[in-house]
Amino acid sequence: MDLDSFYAAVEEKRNPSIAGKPIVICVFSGRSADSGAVATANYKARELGIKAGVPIVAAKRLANEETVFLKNDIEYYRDVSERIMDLIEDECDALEQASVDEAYMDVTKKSSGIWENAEAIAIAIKNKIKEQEGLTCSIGIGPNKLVAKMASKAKKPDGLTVIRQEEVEKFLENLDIRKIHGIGSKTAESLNSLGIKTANQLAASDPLKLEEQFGKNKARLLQEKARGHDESPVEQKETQQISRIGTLKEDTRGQEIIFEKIKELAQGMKRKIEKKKVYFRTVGIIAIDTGLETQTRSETMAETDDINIALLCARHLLEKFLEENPKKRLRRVGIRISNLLYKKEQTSLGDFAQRYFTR
DNA sequence: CGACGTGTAAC
DNA sequence: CCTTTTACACGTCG
Repeated sequence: MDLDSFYAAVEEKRNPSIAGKPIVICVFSGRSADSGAVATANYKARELGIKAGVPIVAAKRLANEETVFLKNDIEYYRDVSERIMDLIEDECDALEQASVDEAYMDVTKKSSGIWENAEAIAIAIKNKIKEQEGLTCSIGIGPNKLVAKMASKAKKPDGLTVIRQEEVEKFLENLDIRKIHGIGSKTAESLNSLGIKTANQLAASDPLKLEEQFGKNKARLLQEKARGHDESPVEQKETQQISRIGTLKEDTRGQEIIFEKIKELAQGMKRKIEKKKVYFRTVGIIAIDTGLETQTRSETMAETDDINIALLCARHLLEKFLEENPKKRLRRVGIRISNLLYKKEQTSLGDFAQRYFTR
């Protein structure tokens, strides 16, 4: 289940006076008035060529008079998302929230394995979300997560696509490899260089040729995907890492300036550490230079939940990084913790479901 | 085998 | 002129 242009749809719902206009939800970086990028655009805005990832300045050039630009309000979107996830939880055997606007649902038992029943469940879910939150979503139904995911993209917005087991082959036939979940621009280009453009070509290609290019593991994975095979269970996963990244007012290698930013970012991370109730063993910094190249440094230590220890560690890593890169100025910095250990006896519903289904 | 850094991908 | 957050795989090193 994929909520249609979620952020934009939520804002449209929140303020009906903008309904029907092109709406652009922006992430402003704060470096200059319009620096930043588009997080989501509704379909009206997409008609103008404005879509996720486009720089805000470029979007403003594409916009017309009635286009509405809004700053993203993630807290608010999360609240709405949480209500929707609660809503659909009882419609399925297992729920896996994949992002704020996306979830996988296992309905094998609820549907008794009958496609028509699964379809009826999907319709019920769509109606529920429409009634309770006034939002539309696109749903894909398939024999596994991979096919369901691709089915959900087949018709949007407000779509419902069923791909039965016996229809998988037909669906994949002549499907552009770029449409396969997990194949991005780099992998697609690599495959194209081997003369592979469609899923059936990938499925039928020589495994040895693929291994040469990608290594054994990835080669096998690619062919599995091209055949619509996927055994991964629908299960809520525990967070593996928590990070915060931000843009500096200007490119700099001033240690104090950069560290001030890291301290600021760490506060957001602290809230999440407390909410998730985790200890961490690894602290890292993320450095993005003038040329937008990303580098990281990290260090592992005894477990702690103290943000000040993370900051101390980040300071060392930053010093080390600046010494090792005496020429570089930074554009963006981040802090990250990983190697997380969950404190026992979590109380939230999601955590309960998590434990319940991982037994 | 764990730690570390990079690349790719998706949202 | 160019955002944010997370996952995961792989190579390398000790």
